[in-house]
Amino acid sequence: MATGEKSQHSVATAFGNALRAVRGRVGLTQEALALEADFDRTYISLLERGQRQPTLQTIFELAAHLGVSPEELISLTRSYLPVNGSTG
Amino acid sequence: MATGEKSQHSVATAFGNALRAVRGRVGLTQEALALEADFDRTYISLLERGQRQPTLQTIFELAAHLGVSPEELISLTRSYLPVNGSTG
DNA sequence: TAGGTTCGCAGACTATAGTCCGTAGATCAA
DNA sequence: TTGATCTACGGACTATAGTCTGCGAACCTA
Repeated sequence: MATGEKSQHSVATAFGNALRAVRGRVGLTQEALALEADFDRTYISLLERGQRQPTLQTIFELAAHLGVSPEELISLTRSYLPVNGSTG
Repeated sequence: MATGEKSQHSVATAFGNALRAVRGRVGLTQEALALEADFDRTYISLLERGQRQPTLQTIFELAAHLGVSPEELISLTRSYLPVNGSTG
């Protein structure tokens, strides 16, 4: 997308919150999730802190290994968005 | 994720199908969608042909400008997946 | 103290998302 | 034909997703 548009990365932040919440619920450590879903340990950390934007494939992988549907992950992400229903 | 795991990029392909379907339903050209959602014209083409993997932010942007929820876009994407309910 | 576990974080890297510019094929209307 | 519209597609680029290594803080237990 064009340069300098988004406030920051509120979508990434919201996703991070959602990911952390689900991971906690399931009872996995960042490292355990990373191992299972075949990601780097630090990448899960980056995601949860909203410092990385997952791709579609990544979303599907994470959701699968957390035992939730991608839609659920997205829906939870939206619930964490400052302005609900939009991009943020 | 680790190297050489996924069959190809069936998730991207499925998303491309979903995107094209919704865009057609809404009656937008690739270029019109690109302009509205602030993406490059050719990028929409790449997405629809499954040659690019959208990020979370991109998914939210596209959904918003197509008048559907991100969950709907994901759900439709899953319906296009070869093996439904998994990563593919 | 000491050792295990979980996580934050930084720097440097490779892979890929997303842009920009141009060309060409297909379709439709005049 | 010509011209307009829509899309596929190429190369080359910049921005960022995702990896790897390693250190340190916080917390627990002994």
